[in-house]
Amino acid sequence: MTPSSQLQVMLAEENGATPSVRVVQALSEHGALSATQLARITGLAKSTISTALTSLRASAMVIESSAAEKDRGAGRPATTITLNPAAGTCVGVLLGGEHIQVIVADVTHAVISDVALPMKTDYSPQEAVTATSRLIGEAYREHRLSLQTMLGVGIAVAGPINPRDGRVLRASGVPTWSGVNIKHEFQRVLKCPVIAENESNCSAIAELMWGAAVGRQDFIFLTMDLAIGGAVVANGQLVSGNAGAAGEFGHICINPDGPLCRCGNHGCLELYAGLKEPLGEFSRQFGQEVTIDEVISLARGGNLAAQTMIEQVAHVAGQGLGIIASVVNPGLVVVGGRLALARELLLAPLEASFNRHSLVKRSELDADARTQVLSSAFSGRGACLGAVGLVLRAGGRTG
Amino acid sequence: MTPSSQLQVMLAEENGATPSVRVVQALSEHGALSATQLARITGLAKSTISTALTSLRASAMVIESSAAEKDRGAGRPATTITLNPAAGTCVGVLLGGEHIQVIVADVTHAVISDVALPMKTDYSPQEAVTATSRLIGEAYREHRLSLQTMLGVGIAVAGPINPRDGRVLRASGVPTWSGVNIKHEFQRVLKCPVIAENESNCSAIAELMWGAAVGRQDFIFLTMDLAIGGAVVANGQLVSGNAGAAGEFGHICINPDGPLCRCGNHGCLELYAGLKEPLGEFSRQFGQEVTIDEVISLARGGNLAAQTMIEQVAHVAGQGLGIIASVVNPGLVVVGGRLALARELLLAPLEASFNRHSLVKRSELDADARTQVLSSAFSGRGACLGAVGLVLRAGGRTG
DNA sequence: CCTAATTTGTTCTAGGATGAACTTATTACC
DNA sequence: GGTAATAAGTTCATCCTAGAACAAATTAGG
Repeated sequence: MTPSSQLQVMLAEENGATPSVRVVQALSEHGALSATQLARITGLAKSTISTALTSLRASAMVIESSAAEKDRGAGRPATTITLNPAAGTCVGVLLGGEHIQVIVADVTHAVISDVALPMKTDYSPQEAVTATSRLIGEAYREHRLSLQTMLGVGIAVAGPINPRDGRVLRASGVPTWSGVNIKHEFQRVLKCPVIAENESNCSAIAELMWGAAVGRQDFIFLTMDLAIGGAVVANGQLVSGNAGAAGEFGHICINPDGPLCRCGNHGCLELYAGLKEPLGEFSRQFGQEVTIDEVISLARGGNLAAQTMIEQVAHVAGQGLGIIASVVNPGLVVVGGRLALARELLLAPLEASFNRHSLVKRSELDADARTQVLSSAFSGRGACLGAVGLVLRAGGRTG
Repeated sequence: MTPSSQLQVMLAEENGATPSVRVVQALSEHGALSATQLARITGLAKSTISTALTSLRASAMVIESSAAEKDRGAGRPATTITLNPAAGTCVGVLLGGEHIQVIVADVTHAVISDVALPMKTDYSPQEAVTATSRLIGEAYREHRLSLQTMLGVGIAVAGPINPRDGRVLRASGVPTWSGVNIKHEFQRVLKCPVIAENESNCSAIAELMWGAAVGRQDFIFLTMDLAIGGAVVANGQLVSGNAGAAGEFGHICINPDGPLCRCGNHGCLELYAGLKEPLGEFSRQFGQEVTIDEVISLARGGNLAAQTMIEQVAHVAGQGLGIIASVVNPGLVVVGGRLALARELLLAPLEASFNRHSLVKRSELDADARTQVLSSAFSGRGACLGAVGLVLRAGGRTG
């Protein structure tokens, strides 16, 4: 059996919890591991790992890594195993508001190609399928890869997806997309396994697999950008909610008498913690259009107005985190979105405000019961990498 | 093997997912079932159920029920199986603010004894152990039960419990309890398996096993009483959070400039949706101390002030639900606490307000994507019944 | 009244996972 | 340098579960 066909079989399986799949997942998440480490991580018996590895070795899915580690301590040295980069390629697609991004990666999630195509606003699902298909074809041709190696395509979608039927929520922002089953639409043209998931959930998966949340069971992802969004992971699983609308942190109401939000309610968190308004205001005062990255640079350079702007959104976001923590009490908050690139400039005031608005104060908690706040490990392409992760994790919700 | 020893073995097992345990759980949750129904519910194969049942029958854990059902349709009639009420007894304990409640039930969760003992406020853990031990002893003696049949004791605790070490959160209301490991303290004296869990989580477990949330994977429990609390169930599992402080809905901040709450923050939901303040105010105007039950009766009888009071807390609680739904988007909200006894008087305005404060409006959703709101199925003793449920579910977090 | 259809429940076998025992490879120490 | 200690990885008997075939008990219909 060829490596790619083996993973394709694994992807196709209903029950994604076979030892081989779990070994592949663990390797994908941790890079290089020994058989013993694999046993500890997956919770399977050494013997089970052993048999799984012989089969995976036989089909060239994994290889023995040459990484000779520093062996401190006695005992037989471990042979490290890694995924075989030649085992196949995964595609991650981000259907953004005004562009489509396509990442091609090998099974070790090393990025082979990362391209983006600007789209006109409110592009239709049909246009998205065509554009994506073209981008994927071009990427494979440019890097002389065979489409035969493509194991699957993960798609990150801006709006909520109903976890039961896989369709975009009727009430999601863009009417042309409402009710569309992304998986079906893309699968028809791409002719390979497709997994669609909410954009923020993809970001969370990227953090969970390779980022700031590796090994964590309970954390939230918070997007801070022009808009505010997020995702919730509890007990090691994504919380999608009943209609796929969990993690919509931007639309937490923090002021019932506040201004009207695009969602139809009043005083949503996004209106105060999203950068759309403040950035517009800043641009007007500055005399020219300013991007988020530029604001961060200005703040770093000592510009008081820029610093104040970041501090203000951090303050409100911290209030939001306090509210979220009262509901799910996460052990970790990973902050993503373009504003996360401000690092400490954002995190310091954010954490301070979060602590002020927390039910249980940091000082009253044991170290391991405190909620950590970290920046995303990825700069801007977390969601699309997460879409790649969907393929590797596969067997999640494939409805 | 005697039935009780068998369940005790099952309780002691690390992995609580053996077919026998799952059959017992399913029977506990559904009452009487046929082997085929058990296979469907547990997801196990018919053959597995068959072998599990022969073993459970041999040890008298289950019996064949005489309930001859209406057989519509062809085919061999099913023999219904139920748990054997003589298989053992379970104890549920509620450590309340001013009383301790003890329920003794058989494995079918039929209540044999339900007693309560008033305690002075701020009673110590030691006093609690002594009182509980006495109450249990008395209950067993009174009903001529042998303590040998006692399979385990579940304990519902008012404050958050750290899921990692099982200790009461340092920052929980009462200082005498902070840091205490309830499981250990009680186990030392009671000499049988003890499982401790947060009170609201117990209520949620009761709803999940036998109440309004049977078969649900994603729901929240909302306590409406003098105080506001709750619990979160996502992907079929309780969400305890990092420090056990998930589901603290009462301390969601809905007004940063609001009055000081006992938790140290400002403008918590509890200050507006809890009945403590409004009830005191009502009592003053009414000229005498009024209980929650009396307010409900008055409202039913047409008393406008009582009705207004319920509508007002319902309005704010609906706002809180909107916030919670933005975070976890539950498929169901079960409302408990003494105010839940007002049923439609509370639910109608609560649902209306919830819908008004929801990101996604009911009308925009397919029927199955809407969030239902229901009253608790238990009148006031849900938490203590849930503690009984802890014993039956056992194998959850026994840390 | 007999046969086909239907559904329940049991038996048997094959495939997987586990834990114990064993082999292999290295360090530590006398 | 040799032996003990330590840790990694493999092999094998055992146990568990799923799926298929089979046996059992009932209804529908000619």
